[in-house]
Amino acid sequence: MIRVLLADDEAMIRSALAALLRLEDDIEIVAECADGEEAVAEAIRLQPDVCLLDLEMPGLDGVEVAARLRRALPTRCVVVTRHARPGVLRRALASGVAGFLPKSRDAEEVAEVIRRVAAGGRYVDPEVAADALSDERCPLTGRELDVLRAGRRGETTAQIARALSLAPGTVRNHVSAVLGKLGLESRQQAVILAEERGWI
Amino acid sequence: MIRVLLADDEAMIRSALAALLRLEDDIEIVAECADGEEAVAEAIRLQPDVCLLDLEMPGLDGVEVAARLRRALPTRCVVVTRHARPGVLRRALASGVAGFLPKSRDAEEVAEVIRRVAAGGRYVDPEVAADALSDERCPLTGRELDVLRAGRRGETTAQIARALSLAPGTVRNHVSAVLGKLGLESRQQAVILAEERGWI
DNA sequence: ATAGGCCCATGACAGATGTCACCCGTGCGA
DNA sequence: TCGCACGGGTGACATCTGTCATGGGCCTAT
Repeated sequence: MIRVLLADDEAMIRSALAALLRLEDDIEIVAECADGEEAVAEAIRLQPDVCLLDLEMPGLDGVEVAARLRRALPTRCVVVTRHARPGVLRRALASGVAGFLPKSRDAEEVAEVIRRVAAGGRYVDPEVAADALSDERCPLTGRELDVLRAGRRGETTAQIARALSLAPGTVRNHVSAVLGKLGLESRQQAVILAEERGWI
Repeated sequence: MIRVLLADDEAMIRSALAALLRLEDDIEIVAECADGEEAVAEAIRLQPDVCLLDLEMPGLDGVEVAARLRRALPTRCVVVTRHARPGVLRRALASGVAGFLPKSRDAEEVAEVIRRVAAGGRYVDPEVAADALSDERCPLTGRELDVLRAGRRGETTAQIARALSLAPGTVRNHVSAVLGKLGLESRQQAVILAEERGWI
């Protein structure tokens, strides 16, 4: 029996997946969690064989949960995501995730991936993997990414500067570098692009 | 037997819901569609009793599909959405949608809502309905919303002005009015808020 | 009719944003 | 050791963005 923990902030997909997986003879759902913190706590308490984690969750996201669990448990993690970008996959693999599956795949495949991962294997969606190989690495530096992250919600440069303890001019300079590298015209466009590519 | 058409661009949730609904004795899934255009075409061809439509789909969204079907068929529509904002509910009800359910509800409730709607009833998620009653209408004018829509992806004011055939100054003026009404500091913040509230 | 209320449009002004040239410290190869 | 490429930081400058005062068109109530 493979003991599985399920975490997704959207109740509809969480409960639907749970119901489907319960139909499988060799899989047992031991917990259903609505956010990352809960998933970490329950995983430590219940020691499941596999954790199926949504990437987009409030607070701790799926990759962060996997990173924390790796340091504490032998549990193997599968991350499921709506936007399967190469950058996200890289981040996931670096955090020790054993399986990576976009939500554009059928629910039927989930059970199969869980079995493979429980058996010690790895599974990465072939389509995403191909993308990740063809597309090059993020061209932005750490500080540049910090600036974009701090400006995610349309914050003003002054607010970003305060948040990072920088002079406003420095923030503007980083932004300028980003726009030059990406060929864009405004900080907001850069934020949107970076989010789409999974860089932030 | 209730004949149901299912439309959601995310294969995982679409197939999971389909599998769950197939377990119900009185429900038959007659079509699974991945976008709005396909949903309209299949609904006209198959004449299902109920259409279960995701709101967020590329091309035609769930409410637009419902609006088109209302003019062509006696089918009753249920709209399911990730972000259940009062503005969206209003838009949905105005388009003749018979059921409205956020994805934060359990998948088990979907079958129940389908039955109720097929029987001629209406169903609106109580929590969203309460929000819609308590919260006031969008304070922005049509042109102001146009400007926000045209600036959704971080476009520059010059680009927005060209897109709407306006002088740049006019665009800035609309933006200024929006920021005043909403108490914000940048156009991008306004775009984010308007998206969250379902105004655009 | 007309006065008042809107939504929309516009241009002049001030402040925020992005560009540029420059400096500092670090790590790497010649 | 030196040169130098690179990430990071900074302030002056030009451009873009948001503010404000203003005017026109269209409704509605008086």
